[in-house]
This record gives sequence, C-alpha cells and structure tokens, in this order.
Amino acid sequence: MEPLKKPRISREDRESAIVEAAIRCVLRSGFHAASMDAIAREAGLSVGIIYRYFANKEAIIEAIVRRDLDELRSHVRDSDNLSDAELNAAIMADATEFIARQHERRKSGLTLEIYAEAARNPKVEAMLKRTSEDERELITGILKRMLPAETPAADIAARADFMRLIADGLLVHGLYAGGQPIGDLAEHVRQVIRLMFINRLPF
Amino acid sequence: MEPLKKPRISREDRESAIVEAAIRCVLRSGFHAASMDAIAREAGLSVGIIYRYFANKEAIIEAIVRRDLDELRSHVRDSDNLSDAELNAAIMADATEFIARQHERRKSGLTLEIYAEAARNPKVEAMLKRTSEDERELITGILKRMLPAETPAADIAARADFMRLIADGLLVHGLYAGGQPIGDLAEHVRQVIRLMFINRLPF
Amino acid sequence: MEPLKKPRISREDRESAIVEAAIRCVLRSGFHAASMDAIAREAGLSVGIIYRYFANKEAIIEAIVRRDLDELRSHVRDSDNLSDAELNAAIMADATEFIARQHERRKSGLTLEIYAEAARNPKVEAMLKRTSEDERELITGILKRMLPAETPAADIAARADFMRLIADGLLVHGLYAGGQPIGDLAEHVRQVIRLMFINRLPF
Amino acid sequence: MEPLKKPRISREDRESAIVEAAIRCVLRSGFHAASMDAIAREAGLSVGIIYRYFANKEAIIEAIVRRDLDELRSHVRDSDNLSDAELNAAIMADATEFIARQHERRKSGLTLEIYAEAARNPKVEAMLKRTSEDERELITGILKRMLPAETPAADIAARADFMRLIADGLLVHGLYAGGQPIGDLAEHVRQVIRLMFINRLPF
DNA sequence: GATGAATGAGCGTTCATTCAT
DNA sequence: TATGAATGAACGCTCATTCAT
Repeated sequence: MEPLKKPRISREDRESAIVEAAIRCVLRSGFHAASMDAIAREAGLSVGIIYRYFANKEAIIEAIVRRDLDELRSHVRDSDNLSDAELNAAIMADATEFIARQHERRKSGLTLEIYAEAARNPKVEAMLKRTSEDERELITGILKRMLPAETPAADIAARADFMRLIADGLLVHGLYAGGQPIGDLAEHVRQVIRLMFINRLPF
Repeated sequence: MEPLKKPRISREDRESAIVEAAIRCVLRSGFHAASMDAIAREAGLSVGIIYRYFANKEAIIEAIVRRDLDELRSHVRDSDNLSDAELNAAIMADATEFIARQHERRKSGLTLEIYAEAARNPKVEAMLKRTSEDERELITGILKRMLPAETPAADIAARADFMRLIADGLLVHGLYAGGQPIGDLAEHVRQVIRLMFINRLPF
Repeated sequence: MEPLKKPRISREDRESAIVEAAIRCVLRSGFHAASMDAIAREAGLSVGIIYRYFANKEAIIEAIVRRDLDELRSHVRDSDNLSDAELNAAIMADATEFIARQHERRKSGLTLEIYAEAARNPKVEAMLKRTSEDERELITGILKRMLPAETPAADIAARADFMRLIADGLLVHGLYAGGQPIGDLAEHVRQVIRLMFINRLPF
Repeated sequence: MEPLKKPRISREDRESAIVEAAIRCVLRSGFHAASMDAIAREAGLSVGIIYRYFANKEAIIEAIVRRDLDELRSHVRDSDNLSDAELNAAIMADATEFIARQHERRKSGLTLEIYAEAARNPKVEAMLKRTSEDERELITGILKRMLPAETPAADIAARADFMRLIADGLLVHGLYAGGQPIGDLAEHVRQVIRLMFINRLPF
C-alpha cells in the first residue's frame, strides 16, 4: 500500500510553521496588530494559503493559545508513578527548572498577550480557564499527597492558588527583568514553594 | 495683564477626562480596538478636539499607562515619617489592603493590557521599567529598615523582587479568578509577605 | 433661530447622490461586481465617507431596491378620489404611460437585477414581496370597482395577477428590445389591459 | 488506426456534467457567488480539470446560458409537419404545458440570472438576442399560418412580441409566486394566447 | 490526463488623522 | 476654540487562475 499523497510538507508541519510565524509576529506587535499579511510573509507563504490551514485569524490566535497552554501543561511532571520519596525530591528539582522557564522573556510576552486577550475574547478566556483548572487539579493532587491528611481542603486550595500566583508573578517579572538572570530571587521562590508543598507553614 | 478668557475647564481637567474616557474604552476592548471615535464619544467631545490635547492615539496610551503606574506608586505609603514600630504595624495593615486592591478585576484588565503593550512598545516598556525601579527602591528602603543590618544587599534586592512578583501574581490571578473573593489565598500571601519583610526566613 | 448646522449638502441629498452613483455602477456590472470603491469614485467621494451614510453595501442595495420599488408604487395613481367615469378614462390613459415606462431600458436592467437578487437575498425578497402585495391590492381595488359585483374573487385575483404578469413581461421585453420603440406591441397590450379591466372577457 | 485509449467519459459528457453542476451552484447563489471551487466540488472534480474543458468562468456562464436558451428553443414544437387542424389543436395543448413550465420556480431563478447578466455582459446579451430572434421567427411562422392572409406584417410581429412578453411575465411571476400553483391565472393566460393566435381580436 | 496547493489582486470595511468651516 | 465630514491606507478575507507533481 502506498500513501495516496506525498505532500512535500505535511499538514501538521505546515500548521506548525504558520503558528510559529504567527507567534513571532504577535511577539513583535500583539494579537491585533499582527496582520495576516505579516504572518504570511513571516512564514514565507501567501495570504491565501494560510486560509487553507486556518479558518480565520481567530483560529490562528486559538492555535497559538492552545500551543502555549499545552506546553505549560506538558511540563507538569506526571507524578502518579513516583513514590513519596521520589516526589519529594522531584518537586524541588522541577521547581528550579520551572522557575527558570517561567522567567524566560520570550514566553512572557506571549502569555501576557494571551492574558490580555482573555480579558475580552471569550473563547480565549474559556481556554485559559480550562488550563487553569487543569493546573489547579494537578497541583492539588500533589499537595494532597505531600501534606498531612488532616489539612483542610480550603487550605490545600489556597496553597494551589498560591503556586499559580507565583507562576504568574514569575512570568510578569520576567517581562520587565528584560532577560536578565533571575539571581537570588530564584532561591526565595524555591523556598516559598518548599513551604507550600513540603513543610508545615512556619506561622 | 491677565489672560482675557479663562477656560471653563482647565487643560489638565480636560486631559484627565479624556484619559478616563479612554480607560473605560480600553477596558471594554483593549488598546487597539478602542477607537478615537469611541473615546471621543465616551468623553462627550468631538474627535478633533482630542487632538488639541494629545498628539495622537499613542500619546493617549502613554497617558493611560502613566496614570495607572502613578496610581500604583501613590499607594506605596510614605514610610519616612514613621517610627520603626509604626512601620512594622503599617506593613501588615497595608498588605491586607494591597492584596485586595491588586486582586480586583477592573484593575487587572488595564494593567495586563499595559504589560502586554510593554512587550512591544519601547516607550511603554521604558515607563514600566521606571515605575518598576521606583517600586524596587521604595521596597528596598523599607526592607533595609526592617531587616538586620548585616543582611546582604543581594538578599534585600531579591526580597524586593519577590514582593513585586507577588504583586503581579495577584494581579493576574485576579483576572481569571473572575471577580470571586480571594479567600484563604490572602492569608497565605500575607504570611509570605511577613516572612519577607519581618521575620527571618525559616530556611 | 438659526440652523445649528449648515452642511453644504444635506444628508438626504448625499444619500441620494450615493444611491444614484450606485445605480449607475450596478447597471454597469451588477450588484455583486459593483465595488464600493467604484461606487465611491462614481459619486466623487472616498470609500470611507460612504459608510457615514450607509452601514454597509447591503444597505445600499436595499436603498436601491427601495427606491426602485417606491417609484413603481408612486406611479399607481390614487384612484379613490376619482368618479367611476374618471377612473374608466384614467385607466387607459395611465396604461399608455405605464407601458412606455415599463419598457424603458434603464429601468429593466435595474429591476431585473433586483429580481435576480431577490432569488437569494431574503431581505430583498421580502421587500419585493411587500411591494408585490401592495400592487396586487391596488389593482384589486380598482378591478372591484370596474367589474360587475358578482365577479368571483378568484377571478379578480387572477386578473390582478395577470396585470402584474404583463408589467413584468414588458420589463423583460424592454431589456432585449434594446431601447427600440415598442411600436404596435403597445396597442395589443393596451387592448389586453382593457379586456382585463373594463370589458367582460370575450370568452 | 484507432485511438489507443478511449476516454471513459466523452468530452461532451464531461462538459455537460460540469455545466449541470454549475447550474446547481448558480441557482443556489447566483453567477458571481458561485465559485469555481464549489462548481468543481459539486461536479465531483478538481478545480484544475475544469479548466481543461472551459477556458474560464465566463465560458461556463456562456455554456449555462446557451443550454438554458437551447432548452427553451427545443420546446417550441416543430409545426411544419402539422396540418392546419392539428396545429390549431396543438397550440392550445402546448400553451397549457408551456404556462406551467414557465411558471416553475427552478427555471425562473436561472433565467432571471441570465437576463440580469445580459444587461451587462455583451456576449450574453448577444446570445439572448439571437435566441429571442429565433423564437420570434418560430412564433411568426405559426401566426402567419393561423391568421388571415391579409393581416399586416406589423400586426403579426406585434402579436409575436406579445407572446414573448407573456412568456417572460410568467417567468417573473413564477419567481415571486414562490412555488404556489398558478391557479386561475393560467386560464386567463390561455385565453389571451388564444386571442393572439386563433381568434381575431375582439377590439 | 488529473490534482489541489499556491498565488495575489481585489473585495468590503475600519479608523487614525486632517482641515474647512 | 471646536466640530465632524472627509480621506485613504490597511485590515481580514475570497477566489479565479496557474502549475509542479
């Protein structure tokens, strides 16, 4: 059996290339000022062909958002297969990597654009909320294993929220830190994460 | 000789009115989708007159940014006149108010818009950075008074950054918390602020 | 009291000018191929200004349709004030004028365009149907006065339909008669109209 | 030597299939909104192959027009082989069928589209005029056999025109009668046709 | 022959900005 | 000083047509 078609570039790769070109444009000028013309030029394609892959500009925005949020999700390590001891170690190892990633400039611009877009585009808001819920659940699951059984649910929820607050804070900070290394701040963040996940709070 | 006519409305008030109208429009639809027409209508003025007060739309955006950032600055209490004991008390009192304010939805929308704009508009980025530096200095000043004299400068700087990280995290969290009360999360934030400002870190 | 504004050209006149320019374009190239650019150029205006007077292209089409159909309606003489004898005379006098008008080329092109548009644009179809009903009622009213009281309603309705059939036939005929005089055909049409309105049918 | 390959489908059949697909599309959305893509999809072919059979979209439109007009022509019964008595009977029999056909909605849409197109496309106008002339001659031929020898040529011509006027009127009426049965109107049309073809006029 | 990916001109529409009044 | 009519470049999007495969 032979493949019916042998396109030079697969549909998936093309879509990826377009989304990546679009991301570069959005980082340069924002969702609204990134024109379809500019995206096409950046991708080395004509305007028309873009519409074979995406129904309209909003679909591209959604794809960008989806990609950014999926990437985020994919970085949350699958903790189910880890023993308690392994998990304990993994958290702090992951935290370091997570802090660095979250603070990276390229990421900040795009995610903030997404947050701003969410404030007025209901579809984007819905996607953001869903991702947000997923994260919350993941973190909550880990917290439940780490904290004493008698910890009240409300406290666990608040700690989960706090972790996300830290994540977003790092993102924004990365923006106006302007690419400079995160330095000692990382250590404070690590320690606060430890407080939330591992120790009882000292207060 | 005095001017023959005093304007009914001072230049400053006019500018303020325009900026406030513009903010309402931006909150509704973002910087790029807020049209000059809409801003003029919202301000009860004609389009033409806007251009007597602002060179162009970008100048209005800058004014919005300036106002939002100034407001932020104005909330940092002038601590120079306080005794050490007063300052100690004031910090936690202010923190509570600060957390609530930062988490308020209306604010989030505009500030995130500004952050997103900063990622691509160098003028806005510069303004944001300047404000950011101001805040840093203020917080650093307070930290210096609160922490033991031997605390390394780098540690103080990192704590200051951490405070700002918390502030931005609250802002973003406020956005997708969608106006719901902040709940137990506030208490965790308060305690972490206390750790940073007042206690030695427990680690 | 002075007028608050003294625009050089009143809104009404402007709208009229635009509609007339649009009609010229539509006659040249049809509703869909008549571009907003072409309409603006034909009217001696810029594209943008058109949108101060009409919400979009469809609104212009509707205005064209309305104007064409209203003109049609306005030509049906108000018969209520006429005595029976006057009406009798008026019908045949009007018929002559009506036949000539309906056969005129300029009219044909536009009205046929409208008919074609009605086949796919529901708004235009609705407008056409409404006008069509109005005509039907007017003709029916006159027929009721002219024909014996015992004439069945169905017969009256059929005669009214027949009159409209004649009107549309003249329109189409005008199209491919290509501006040539209507000649002897007019006399046959007149006589058939007479049959329908005035005489009993000879069959 | 015979051609090595016989195409599975003859050129003619292919062209027919394309034209028929195109007609379905045009009925749905008009000449201009019927895209080549849609026509190809409707015909179960690729866009590219269409261009092997038709030079461009206009050629398809012309083929549609030709087919519609030919069909019209084909319905005029060949009267040369009929005796006078047979012809006399045939006219009224055909009239009934003709009225029904002309009033049918599906037909109206396409033919009106053609009329509208004729008003601006000279090629289509020429085709329409040629068909119109053919019809005229056919009807004139019949009229010459039916009417007294001394009938002036101008009167015969006018009667022929009148018949076509009726035909077009029925077409348009069918459009906004919206598929409802023609009812009593048909009888009036039949009688007027009789007047034109068979009786002396009663006036 | 047959495909359908690719092109790019042109569409309807918006909006920052200008300027005659 | 104040208006808002007017401009036109630029937007998102469509589609007839071409051509490498």
